[in-house]
Amino acid sequence: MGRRSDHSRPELREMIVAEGHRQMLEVGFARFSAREVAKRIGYSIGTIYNVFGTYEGLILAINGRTLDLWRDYLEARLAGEHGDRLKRAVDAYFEFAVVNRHAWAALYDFRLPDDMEPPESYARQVTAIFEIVVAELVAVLPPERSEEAPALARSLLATVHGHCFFTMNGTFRILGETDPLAAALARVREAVRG
Amino acid sequence: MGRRSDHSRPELREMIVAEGHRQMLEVGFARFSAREVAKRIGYSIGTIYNVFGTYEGLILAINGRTLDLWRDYLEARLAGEHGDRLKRAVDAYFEFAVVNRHAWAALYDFRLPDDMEPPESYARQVTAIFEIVVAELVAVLPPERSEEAPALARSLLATVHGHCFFTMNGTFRILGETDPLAAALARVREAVRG
DNA sequence: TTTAATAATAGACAGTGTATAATTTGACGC
DNA sequence: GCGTCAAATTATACACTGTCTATTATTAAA
Repeated sequence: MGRRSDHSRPELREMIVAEGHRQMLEVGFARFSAREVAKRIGYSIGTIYNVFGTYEGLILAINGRTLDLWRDYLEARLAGEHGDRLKRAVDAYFEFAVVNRHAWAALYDFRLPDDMEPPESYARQVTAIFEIVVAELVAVLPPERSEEAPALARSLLATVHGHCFFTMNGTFRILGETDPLAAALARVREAVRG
Repeated sequence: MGRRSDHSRPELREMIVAEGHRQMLEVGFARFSAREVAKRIGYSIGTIYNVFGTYEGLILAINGRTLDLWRDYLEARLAGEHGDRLKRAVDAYFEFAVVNRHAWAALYDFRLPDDMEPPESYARQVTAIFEIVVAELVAVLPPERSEEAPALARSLLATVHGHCFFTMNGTFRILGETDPLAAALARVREAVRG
């Protein structure tokens, strides 16, 4: 039908990502379908292909949206907390994964082909979450250990992620872990203690 | 063509899992195809469906094979090591993931539908790896902390997994981590120190 | 009003997992 | 050896998928 006057390109892109993210939340990565996204916003599959080029491009955009929401969620949950901010951060990490189960899982279910690397925008979105953790660690570490913060943030993100992942994918249920949040927090505290 | 005299049911199952695992190693979960497995062993797709019931059943069998090989690898790498066995264990965890990149990733790329749970055989295969870690921790913890070993093993498996996962999926490259193995080992040592 | 460029689509292609009906095969009793 | 019966295997159809190209519809510019 050609150009629709009320949908300039950036707005169309936004429509697709919004609907795609909604569908990722509902059905998850394995059952996600670009065609279904197109159908729901009243466009044909070809349009999505025109805008994002490939399936990978679409998924990266949707996962990027999830990362943005995650960062926002972490910031919101930390705002105004003056007590145990590290605990609050770990809690928020888990909470987001639980509430956004499928979209969160899609961040890790999707892997780029071996020869591709993620666009710079995606790297920035990951880094934004990382920076939040760095800031929290700087606030809690003694000044003479400030330069440890970035390396520690990377390691503790991985640590908390591992606990969250095993919670979400059922590994901890198999192994009989009943309080993964406490376990993750214990590892965080040890590392900060040094 | 009917029954083939040289392929009783268990042997056919083994053929399919072996070829499926080979293909998982080569192309990974996203490009894995049950039809291609059937073609390569000279059977039709229907046969695979008859033996495994569903796609999920086939993938679970293949991932179970990967878990068995992982356990064997860990045991082999620990055998005869009388020095720093914890370091050796963490090394072996990473090594297996690197060498069996795609098959290892498939363990986590694949998620059962929300309403299904893994068969007991799969749970046992996961537990077998867990038990290796428990034994190593018991050996290194003071006797009065022995009963901590299972909980600590769960948490440290998650910790090492998180570091390994971020290494394999590119997150650590984005964040500039250059020695994830050392970071993982540092977390392990802190936790053992208590 | 014609022209050029852009936006969007329709349709084809080669795949996929799933499912069922039909066929081939092997083993057993006679 | 022959016919029977059940098990093993396949052929085929279905409704999907992501990808891609040629075509059409629409808008803006000349």
